[in-house]
Amino acid sequence: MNTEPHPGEPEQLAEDVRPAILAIELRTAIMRTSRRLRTEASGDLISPGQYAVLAHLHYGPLTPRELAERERVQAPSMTRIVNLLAEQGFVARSGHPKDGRQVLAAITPAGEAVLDEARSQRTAWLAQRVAVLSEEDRRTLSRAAWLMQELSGR
Amino acid sequence: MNTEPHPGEPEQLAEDVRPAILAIELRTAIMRTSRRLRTEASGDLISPGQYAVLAHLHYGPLTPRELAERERVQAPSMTRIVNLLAEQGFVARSGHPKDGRQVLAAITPAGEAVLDEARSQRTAWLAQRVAVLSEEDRRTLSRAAWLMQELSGR
DNA sequence: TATTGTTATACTCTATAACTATA
DNA sequence: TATAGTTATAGAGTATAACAATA
Repeated sequence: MNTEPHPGEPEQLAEDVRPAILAIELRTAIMRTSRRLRTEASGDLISPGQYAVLAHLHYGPLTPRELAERERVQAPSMTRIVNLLAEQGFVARSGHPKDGRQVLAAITPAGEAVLDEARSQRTAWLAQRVAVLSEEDRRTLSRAAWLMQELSGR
Repeated sequence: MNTEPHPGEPEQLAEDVRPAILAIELRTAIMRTSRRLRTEASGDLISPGQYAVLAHLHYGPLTPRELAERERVQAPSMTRIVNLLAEQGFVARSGHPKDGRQVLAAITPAGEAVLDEARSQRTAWLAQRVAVLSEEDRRTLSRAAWLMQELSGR
């Protein structure tokens, strides 16, 4: 066992950019922040999975398969998410015009409304904390957000 | 519904540091990356929850309550996690010397070993991706990791 | 009485396997 | 046969409520 005491507040050290070290720091920070975002800043309108699907459908109808691929879940999981959204009236299903096997899910006006509201709830917690940072720090986070999108494969 | 097409590859635009916009971008990037880290880079030795507990205990024994607070889960959830770790021989429970109600959980040598191995598994995926970035980008991520730790409240 | 920890139970989310309908 | 979608079922993880032991 380590003899160091439990670490308290993190200190701002000179950045260590060795990939192995950076990966540990970055992974820890991302997992910790994601949990705060999920548990404290998700609102109670719709689940994170439902939110992500509505956010995709905002740009136009998609099939369950396409949604499953974008969200990296299996098809039955997406069926369930779309079912929940359909029961609440936030998406409407329709048959694919060319391929009778396929289904198209589209966001409804009620879905757009709940997406707007959920986005506000989800953003408020983080926006408040980000607002007190310096503009330089905000630029760092903005650039980092882009880098993380790239890292996570797209 | 939006008339824009579904967005494809993200483009590197001038950073928008308005808190509300930055919060949306950052939240999206963090949630997406955290899911990749969880589903593809967690290894199969121990669950994320078990890993986090071992990482805490690396610095010394803690009570279940302290662990629950640090991990922001309820006490019964932590009982379950500690049970799983104890069954595998990765932590050992002992009575608190001063307070008979309390329990102290300590990491075992086997726990240290699995922690090491799990850390390697978890870090490898991210380290590989981070290694191909420029040093400037790695510095950005390092600084961002520190900022995210601060944002997420500690 | 209040606090620590556990047990009992239920809920959410996701997965795999099996099934139906269409291509 | 292969593909899209669904249904059935199971597993992991967490939560609340109730209980036991100690302060």
